[in-house]
Amino acid sequence: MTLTHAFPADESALDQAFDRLGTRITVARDEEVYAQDDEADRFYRVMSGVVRTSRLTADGRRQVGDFYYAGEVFGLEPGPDHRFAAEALTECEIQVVRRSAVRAFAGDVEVDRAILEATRVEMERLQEHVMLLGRKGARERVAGFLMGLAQRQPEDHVDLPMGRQDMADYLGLTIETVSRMLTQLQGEAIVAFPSTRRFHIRKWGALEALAA
Amino acid sequence: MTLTHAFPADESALDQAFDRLGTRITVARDEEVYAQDDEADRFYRVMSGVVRTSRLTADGRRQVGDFYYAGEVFGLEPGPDHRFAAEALTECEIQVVRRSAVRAFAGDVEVDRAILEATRVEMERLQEHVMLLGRKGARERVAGFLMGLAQRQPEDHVDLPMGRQDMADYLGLTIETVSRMLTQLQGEAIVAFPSTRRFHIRKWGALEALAA
DNA sequence: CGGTTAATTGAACGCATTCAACACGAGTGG
DNA sequence: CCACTCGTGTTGAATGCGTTCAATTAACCG
Repeated sequence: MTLTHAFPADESALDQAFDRLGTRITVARDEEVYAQDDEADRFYRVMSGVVRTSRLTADGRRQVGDFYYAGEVFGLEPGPDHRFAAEALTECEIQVVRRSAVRAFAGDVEVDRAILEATRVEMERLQEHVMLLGRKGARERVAGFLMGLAQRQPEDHVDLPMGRQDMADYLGLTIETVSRMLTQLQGEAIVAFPSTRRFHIRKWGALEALAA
Repeated sequence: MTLTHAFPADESALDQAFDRLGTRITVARDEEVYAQDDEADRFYRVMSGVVRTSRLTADGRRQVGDFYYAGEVFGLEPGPDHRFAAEALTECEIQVVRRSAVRAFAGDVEVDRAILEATRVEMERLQEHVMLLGRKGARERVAGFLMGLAQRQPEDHVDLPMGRQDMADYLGLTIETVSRMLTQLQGEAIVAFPSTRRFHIRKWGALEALAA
């Protein structure tokens, strides 16, 4: 899996800051990058692997915030501390910079612009997530999820780095329902699963219509 | 209703830009401030009244994004155009500034910071909204909604500027379910509704526990 | 190969929706 | 003042979608 498209040719000030000031860490599968309620004083960029953010409610229910692929920035959060934890879904290489270090670098203007831009990307995802959770049925949620992954990995066969539980917790459903919807979509020949962690879209139109 | 608390003593660069460059408009009840898919080239600040943002899916389902009260900024959206429309819930006075005008004013640094800050506030709301929609039942959603309103209007009696349909579309429920939950909460003496558009919290602890 | 975890499938249940009827409130006109 | 209407909100009964609980199958790894 290459995902070279995730690194745009023109690097933003934030990307440059990562390149120059970032310390590279590797995080093992299922290890935590930062915990819920940790201080949010760093930015992170995925170099390889996939990161998942999630939040646990007091009574143990889990909501996953999003999944971050190579080239994507995470850890941008509104408050002084993280409302969502971040964990490595697969073994990950991650670049980290302290926020204060980023500020000192390259003059504030460009950096602030870049941070704002990254924050906007994050916001767009959140808006999409709200639409998904608010007014869509299980079929549509699952279809939308698969579409989203396929757009990020425009290869013929898309792999699912996350398990069913993670999908379910992202979609606000249960593993059973997710599983049922997947077999249903497969039964209608809209998608095909050669293995549980790998799929292929056979009817883009149909999937798109569902994901709407 | 005063809501003076919504205007902090120390004005941000954005607030100052509004004060100096903003043109004031008044929008009648149910009139549109901007439409879905309009170009997003302005910032807005509510002076009086309440604004609602909402998005319509292709097949007519509606999701309400949020409600904005006096002192709050809206219209900050990630992309070049609005994914959510904005409408006046009540008659509103709104200050408007072009984004380009804001940039030209006061040097980029402070303005960018202020915009970033406002964007973060918006992001926080979106995160909260995702949590609400993803892993909460109808009771909890309604309770959480009432809590949110009560926190913004720390008076004894809180009024609901929006109708049941708006609440439902914000919460991802139907009007009937919202209504049932309200009567249920009232039956348990957690809240009291002297009229349909006005309520009072009788058991903060119980409501808080539900909203968690 | 077992042994273990993850994923699928089945059946019963429950919560929210749907569809329908009724109540309430505000505004209008007799 | 009452009668009438229209919009909005509430309540009831039946349906359905997703969940829950339980059992089976598939994938992974020693």
